[in-house]
Amino acid sequence: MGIDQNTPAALPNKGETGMEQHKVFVAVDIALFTIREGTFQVLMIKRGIPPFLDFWALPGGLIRMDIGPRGETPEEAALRELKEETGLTAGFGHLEQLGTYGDPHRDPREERAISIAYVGIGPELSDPSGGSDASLASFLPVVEVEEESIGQLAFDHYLIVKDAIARARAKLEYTTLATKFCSPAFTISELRAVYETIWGTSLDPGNFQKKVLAADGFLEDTGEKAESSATGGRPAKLYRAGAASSISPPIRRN
Amino acid sequence: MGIDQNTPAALPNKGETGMEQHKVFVAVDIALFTIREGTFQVLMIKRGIPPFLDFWALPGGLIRMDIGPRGETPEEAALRELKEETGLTAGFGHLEQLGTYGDPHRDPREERAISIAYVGIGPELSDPSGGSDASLASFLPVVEVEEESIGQLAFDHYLIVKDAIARARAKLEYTTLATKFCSPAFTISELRAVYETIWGTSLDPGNFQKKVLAADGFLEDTGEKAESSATGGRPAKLYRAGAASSISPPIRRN
DNA sequence: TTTGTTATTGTAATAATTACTATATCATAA
DNA sequence: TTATGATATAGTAATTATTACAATAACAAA
Repeated sequence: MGIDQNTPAALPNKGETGMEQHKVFVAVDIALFTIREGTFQVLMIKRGIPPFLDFWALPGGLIRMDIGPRGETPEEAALRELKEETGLTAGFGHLEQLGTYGDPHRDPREERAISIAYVGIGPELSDPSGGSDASLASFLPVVEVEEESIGQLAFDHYLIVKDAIARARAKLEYTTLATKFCSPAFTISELRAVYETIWGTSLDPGNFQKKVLAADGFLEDTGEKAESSATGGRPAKLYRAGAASSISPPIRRN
Repeated sequence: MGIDQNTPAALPNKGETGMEQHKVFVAVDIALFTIREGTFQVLMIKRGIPPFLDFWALPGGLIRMDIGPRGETPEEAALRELKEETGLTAGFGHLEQLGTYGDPHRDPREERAISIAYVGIGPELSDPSGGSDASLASFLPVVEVEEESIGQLAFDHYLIVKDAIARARAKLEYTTLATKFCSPAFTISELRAVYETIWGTSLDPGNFQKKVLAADGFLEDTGEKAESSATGGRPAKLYRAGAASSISPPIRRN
């Protein structure tokens, strides 16, 4: 909406008073998920500055207004902060807005600050490294983060990361999100492992196979086969993600 | 996110320079849906001030920082602006965040402004009236708004309202949202009419009945019966909304 | 009492899902 | 070369869910 729908007239120029009282800090945060070592993990940093010094937090920071003629987009800010704080860059397949967190007390400092949160998803990613304002960056198992008491995470990041986890789990059912956790070519078993790992359930291999193959646009046959594993067994066909973004009927959680 | 995750140290005090360059205007907008005269409608205002003077827009405005010790929440701002611009207050059953729109060019004025958009839903509401900054407030049929060319709506409100419509349509399937369009006690036919109106489809009455009654927590029998209608027929039982917020299996769109 | 109308229940045909079995295809060990 | 073990993939019968449609219930009004 517009700046002045609740003000008598047009906006005064930048730097003048009056309207400045309406401005707030706008940050972005990103919950980047992947599967590592067979477990569902989320990227977090250990804060190197106050407030919440040494607390775990999601990567993020303020949107910059000095990039481009009118500042950067929130998505650009999320990717920039991710890179600055963890060293991770692109190479992941999905970024979507989760929601905006605007409680007036979410930041203990004097100034009001809201945050636009994002969910990112990628296949096994390179190792993160600490960066600006972060003494450490690391993938943490989601189950451990969920068990944390709320006070162990900076700001309202416990709330954000819980929402992000719920979003990821829910979207597996009715979208092709699971393929974003996989490398460009993957087997149906690998895809099933994504579901099983994130949901914490086990799925019938035969029925799963039929379901995902029946879902139009979910998988595309590459014509290749996976190398046979060390443990033996018939080599699986390799697929790539198809064009569909939603699947019906959904893959259900048993 | 914290204010300073991308800055060297703690935040300077209010009014000092340096950090001010990061602040932006934060607005809220609300797409309030209802069913009137058998059609799916959305509340819009005609702008009484530039920019986009005389364009249709969603009700909304800037978050105020001078309400309460730390300013109002985004939800509070949405309800306040709704009341100021349209006269409508409470009496509607559902408010949820849609998403935040932050394109640097979404507002043509010099200052950067983002908007947190909300979706509201209510049963047939009292008539809106124009208010501050709005020369007119009116419920418009959703099908007409969808047909508008993008340039007929202020700012990026065409984009927002399209997302809001899609959200409402999608959530009918797997949530109990439809009951929010109904008065406190309603018949299954009224509920079915909500689906049919919003989806623009027709549903089998018998099968619909069985589905919604089978969905645990969707409907609660009041023990009452509706008055028999002018057109005759067996009087329907009256239900109220149950405690469930999601339904499975979903109600499908045929 | 009959007719019209809508609500609600019932039912048979069809479709989808599940649990389970069978077969295919590979590596490796006998 | 031939078993054996392992995993992928295909098949199948029982079950369950869904659909299309018919039947009945409950009212108003002619």
